[in-house]
Amino acid sequence: MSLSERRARLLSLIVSEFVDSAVPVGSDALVRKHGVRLSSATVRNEMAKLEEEGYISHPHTSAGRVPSDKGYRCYVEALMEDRDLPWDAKQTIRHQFHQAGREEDEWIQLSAAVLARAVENAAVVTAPRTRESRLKRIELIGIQDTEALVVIVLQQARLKQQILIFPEPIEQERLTAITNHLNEAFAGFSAGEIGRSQVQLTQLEWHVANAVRDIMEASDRGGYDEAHLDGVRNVLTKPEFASPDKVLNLLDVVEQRNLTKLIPFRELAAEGVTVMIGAEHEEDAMRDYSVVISRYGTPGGIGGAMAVLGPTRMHYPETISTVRFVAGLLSEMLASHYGEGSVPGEPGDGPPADGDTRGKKRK
Amino acid sequence: MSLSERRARLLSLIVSEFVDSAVPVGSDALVRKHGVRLSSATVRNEMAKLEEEGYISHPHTSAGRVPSDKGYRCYVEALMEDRDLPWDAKQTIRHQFHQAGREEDEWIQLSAAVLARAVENAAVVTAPRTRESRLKRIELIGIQDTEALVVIVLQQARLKQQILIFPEPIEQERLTAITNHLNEAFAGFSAGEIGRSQVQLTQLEWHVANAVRDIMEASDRGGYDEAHLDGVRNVLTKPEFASPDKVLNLLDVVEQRNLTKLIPFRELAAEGVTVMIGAEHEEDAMRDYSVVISRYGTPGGIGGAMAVLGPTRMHYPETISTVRFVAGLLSEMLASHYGEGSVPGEPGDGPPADGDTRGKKRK
DNA sequence: GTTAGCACTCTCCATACCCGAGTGCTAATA
DNA sequence: TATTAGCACTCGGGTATGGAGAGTGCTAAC
Repeated sequence: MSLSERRARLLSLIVSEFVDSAVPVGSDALVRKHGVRLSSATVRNEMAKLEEEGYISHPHTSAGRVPSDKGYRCYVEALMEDRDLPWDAKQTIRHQFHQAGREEDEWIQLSAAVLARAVENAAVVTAPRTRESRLKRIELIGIQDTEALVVIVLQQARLKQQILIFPEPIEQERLTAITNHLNEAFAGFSAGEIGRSQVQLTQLEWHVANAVRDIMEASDRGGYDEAHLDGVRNVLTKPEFASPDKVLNLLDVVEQRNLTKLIPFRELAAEGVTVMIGAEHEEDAMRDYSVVISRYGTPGGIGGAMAVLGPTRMHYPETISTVRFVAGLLSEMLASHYGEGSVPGEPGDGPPADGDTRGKKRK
Repeated sequence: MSLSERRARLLSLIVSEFVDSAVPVGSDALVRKHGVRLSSATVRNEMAKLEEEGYISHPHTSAGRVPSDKGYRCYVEALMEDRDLPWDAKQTIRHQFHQAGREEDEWIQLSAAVLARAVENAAVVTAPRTRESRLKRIELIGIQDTEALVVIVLQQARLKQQILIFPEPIEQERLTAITNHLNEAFAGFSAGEIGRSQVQLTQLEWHVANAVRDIMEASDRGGYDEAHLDGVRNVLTKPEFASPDKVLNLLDVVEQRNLTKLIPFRELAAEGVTVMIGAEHEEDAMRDYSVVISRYGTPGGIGGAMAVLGPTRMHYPETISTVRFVAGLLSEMLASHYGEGSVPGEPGDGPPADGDTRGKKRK
């Protein structure tokens, strides 16, 4: 990153002007609108250099300059000032969160909605999960002769269900007996511990225990599948989506199936906000989009991911602060609800617990 | 409906030609492409009459004719031949259904996907529900001092959960006691019956019972909220969506929140397929769309709704047959799974149980 | 190193234009 | 009376044309 002071300042101006106006920015738009104390000719020279180095590009001769992915990256990394969200913006968000009910699923949905509205882009929030789920309780409810519904309560009040088929007819009393025995034997266990356990069990009990273990393992492995999406409309109304084929492209990205694949939820830093810009994504389909993503949740415990999706032409500073803030809020809500993270103060009243993650960005 | 034989035939041709080509159809396109044994001049005269009566309309002078909502309605009601789906189409659909697992939710999702693909439009399938849910079992699982997760199992293996707050700290043993008592008192009850019940209960037990009743009532009232949507892409690629504002309109319609409001799931006939065309919808937003909708499920018992959403220019006969067929398949799967409807034969192997609903359409 | 000046390039927009499809009318025909 | 041939008319869509404007790159002067 060998940018002279002046060139850096120009790049910064180009980015913020282009983000605001969505129009390629020309040399004397810069000197006029922003107080650049240089002539347009000088600016042009500098722009030519910036283009040579790959920070900006030309849609065609005689159009202004547009930041390239590299330009945005440099801006995010070094140029922009990573200031905190203004108080009233925070207040607005907090206010919206006060409508939250007690259902965890509702929180996720609400977070996505609030985030999408605040940054005027699309937002995705995955359901929270623990790194390794632990069994709290099993229930078996008979449905038919040879079928029962097994309900698994995991720690943190997560619920799983599946229908189980038995090789022989079985009545509710026996189901209850099995349940009691298994609850006694496995309470607090993880999937692995159930598998390794040496407890004496009948064949039927093993049948159930194996199913439980499978379900818990699946829950540990997957987890990012459930995700709430909001604000696609925001993205579609942006000027870059004037042509219908772009719209189709976005829709493919957004289609539930792909979403969790395209957004790199997995390779997500333990804390801090990560930004991925345009072609930095592995997927071709994401070439025109940027993603601002953060983990939320209690440290090392239950948590999920939260992301903003929009065109590369995005208000990065505001978006990053907003994601950080909303992730902080949701984390506090989770922590105070599950009562394990021991976050001081009331949720949403103090500053979010993000002071230390400030400015951590990826790549 | 005072249409001469000939005029009806012409209208029918106009509709099917326009549905295929998406281009306004002119008088001699009809005589040339379809074996109309009349001169284009005569056809023009007839068209003028049809237009007077409101069955077709003119985008502008010197364009061909386009069916109006009334024209489509007449076509659906009287003109089209409501033939059954060809064997191989059925076979393709059955084949896709064989991938279905045991999860009810999966079925819904799969149905939407299969339906959307088959009719090349968007499809919505709501989760099934019973008319009046009945309690099968309650479980209480302590989470914190004063909080517990109440898990309610309803008949047909439907699960509801909510976090419940108690006015005082309470341990698992007391929770279990409450559970046992309530299960004994209320097993098999509907929400109303719980409310009217005269059983002697402690204050805490009432606390729980009320919560359970509320949840069950909410489940009975709502129910169509959960819906799977698939195939929006199909709709967007249709030529009527060339302009971006149309796309936005569709997206608003499709946004999860609105969907269940805009599609008249509630006023749905007990059986048979219902068609709503364009401005027949109450909502303005739906003015350009048609919906082909059907109930599925066991007669009078558990069931949901299944709908196809597309532009008014839609292949009505095929869509109607397909909806009917897929609804029939899903109904069979539900019936054989819950074993109450006693449908003979294996699911998907016999003809679907739709012979009697043929041709029932609305308005 | 910076700046003024200028020719050049390219997009965007409006105008004009024609072509063809399709209509509606009238008069001739069976 | 119903049908048809003929014809003038209308309108949308595609294609050339021609600035206007914005912005560049280069050169020469400061």
